[in-house]
Amino acid sequence: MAQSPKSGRQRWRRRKAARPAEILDAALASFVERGFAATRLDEVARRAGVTKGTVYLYYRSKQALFRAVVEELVVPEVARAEREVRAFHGTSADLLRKLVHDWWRTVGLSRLRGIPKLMTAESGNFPDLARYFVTHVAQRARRVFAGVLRRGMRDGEFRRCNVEYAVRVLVAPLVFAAIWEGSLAKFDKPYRMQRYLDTHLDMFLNGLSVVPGKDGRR
Amino acid sequence: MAQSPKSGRQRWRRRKAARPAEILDAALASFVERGFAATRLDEVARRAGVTKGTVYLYYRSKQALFRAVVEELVVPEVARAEREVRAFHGTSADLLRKLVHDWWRTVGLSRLRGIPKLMTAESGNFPDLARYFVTHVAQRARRVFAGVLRRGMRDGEFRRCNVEYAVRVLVAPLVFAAIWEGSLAKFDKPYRMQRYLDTHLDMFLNGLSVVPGKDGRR
DNA sequence: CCAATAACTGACCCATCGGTCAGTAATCAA
DNA sequence: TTGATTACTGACCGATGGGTCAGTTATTGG
Repeated sequence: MAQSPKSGRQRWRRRKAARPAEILDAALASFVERGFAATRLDEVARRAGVTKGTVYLYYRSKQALFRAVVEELVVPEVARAEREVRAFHGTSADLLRKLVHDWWRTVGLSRLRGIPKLMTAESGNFPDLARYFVTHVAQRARRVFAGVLRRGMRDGEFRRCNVEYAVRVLVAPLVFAAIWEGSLAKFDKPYRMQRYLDTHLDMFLNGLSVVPGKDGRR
Repeated sequence: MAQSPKSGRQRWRRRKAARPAEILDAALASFVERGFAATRLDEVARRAGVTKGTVYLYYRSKQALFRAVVEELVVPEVARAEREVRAFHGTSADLLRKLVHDWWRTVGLSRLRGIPKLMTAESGNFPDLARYFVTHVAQRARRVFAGVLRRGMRDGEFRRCNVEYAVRVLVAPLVFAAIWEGSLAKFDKPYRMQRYLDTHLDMFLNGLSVVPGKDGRR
């Protein structure tokens, strides 16, 4: 990122190709940490190892930077999840377990953790971006989980229920965990995420199982 | 709130007693809508039917106003929930159902709906207030639900499990629903909250149910 | 080595907004 | 009615930070 201004060394380099990604990373980190309004573009620039002027060479405005973060960093991750599901062979319960844990690994433990918090927090100020996020990320991600639920019902592995609502109940604790971890968790009693996810999966699969008390494995 | 400046009428009234509550209501609405940083004190004042100067007669700073919102409007609601639980007689499952639906009525459908979103969004900028919220609201609210779970286990109504984690899984979809409704829901496919809550309760209580023969802990 | 090019800098502009306070007018006691 | 009190107003200030651009310096092609 930033280069140390050693004596006699050049003060900066031309790195046209690398700048956009570095600026996006810096912006994501700042937005997640402080929120959009409270983020200073000077800070984004500093994090990216450039000055504010350079940020404006690549993005027209602070808002354009926000949109680019979502389009370039978040949407691709959904596409990845869709591919993973298509490639999976096994029971639907196992697929659901894998999906939940993968989700936590690629969202909960990555720089993307703060995205749900950021999007819910700023939805009032940026309705266009919010709408884009709902259709291109939230609904698309729910569809991935819904597909697994339908698969399980078709195979007689899960009992029949309204997928529309079940998927919301399934996803809510995941998204909430991401929001919590990126915000208030540091002031709360620590807890183990794996166990939280397993408890949720346990309850949920139990609730979905054809015979209560038997969730298909174990 | 605001009085229309009809011709010849007086321009404003002295209403010392009513001002603080009206200002708090206005601040809550604005904070929830725009976030703390993006909220203009002129707007809060306008909503409360006063001018900015008056806000500063009752609250020392924007941040003090934020803290007052939490202390005066949110914390009392938790105390109310605690009383309700103590007064209840019936099965633990019924108590849980009542608690969940009551929670939605008094939080999800009220002006307090936006509080979880607000607190998670601003936790990075106001660590002191965040800590206060976690200990005086979040943990205390979880304790209410945890009490019901323990009650059910003691009576043999629920199977034994780790309350610490079960309560988190129980509460997450509720809090998330509040966040979602106050933010991105307006861009999403509409759905019926009652059915969402019932689906969650159904899954959760099913997961907690004592199953003949398979009653053990894990 | 020397232009020519353009990536990058950083000082600057100015609208915005938190916060202040001298003045004004509603209220009340006498 | 009138003077004293004080709740309230609104013009103002200073700091902040998004956005601009003339100038600087790394890079490249000849």
